[in-house]
Amino acid sequence: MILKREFYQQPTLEVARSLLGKKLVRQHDQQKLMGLIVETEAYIGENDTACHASKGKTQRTEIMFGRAGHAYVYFIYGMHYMLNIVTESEGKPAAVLIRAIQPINHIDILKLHRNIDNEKLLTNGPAKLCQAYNINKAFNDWDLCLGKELWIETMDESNNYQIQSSPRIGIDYAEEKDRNAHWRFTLKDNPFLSK
DNA sequence: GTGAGGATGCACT
DNA sequence: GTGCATCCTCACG
Repeated sequence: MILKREFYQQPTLEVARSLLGKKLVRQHDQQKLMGLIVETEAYIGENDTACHASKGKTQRTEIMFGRAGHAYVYFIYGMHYMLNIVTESEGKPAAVLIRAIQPINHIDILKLHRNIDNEKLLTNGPAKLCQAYNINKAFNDWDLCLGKELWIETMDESNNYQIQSSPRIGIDYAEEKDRNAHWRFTLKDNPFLSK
């Protein structure tokens, strides 16, 4: 089942947790590239100094102020894209960063996109999975609720996953309270988590 | 296996 | 001009 708008309108921490074990689907050419979401991070509101929107509404961050269920894709370090999903109500800037995925199918295509052969390293990082699934600036503001090109589904079988939380990665510039918040969520012991 | 450093371009001040 | 929600390579030994 394709996740609907109501799913993304929930509190961001709830969305970040619930996205674990869901399936990211990228319709690419004639193929459906699918991966299990195994790691996420929450970025919540103007008071979260790790959140881009804490600096206010700009051309770049206005997506986060918009409708839940849209993608917020930004370019960083001169070469990398990051995939986020906007959450909560319009006007409240918040999003969930997809940090890692476990490939489900078409490993050969992912390897081509990444130009490496080690399956463990294909999608175990936010920029890596964007490269593997060919997610770029074209998907900024894309509506994931349409079920076209890029969306998220529930898995057919029900699974019991154990979820862990920890501080977010790569936000040394943020205030201590935000650096310490356990807003990173992972599937325990999954081999495809980021470093 | 671990850590340092460079790549690289765009949004923002 | 500054700095970044990262990744890869190359040194170690």
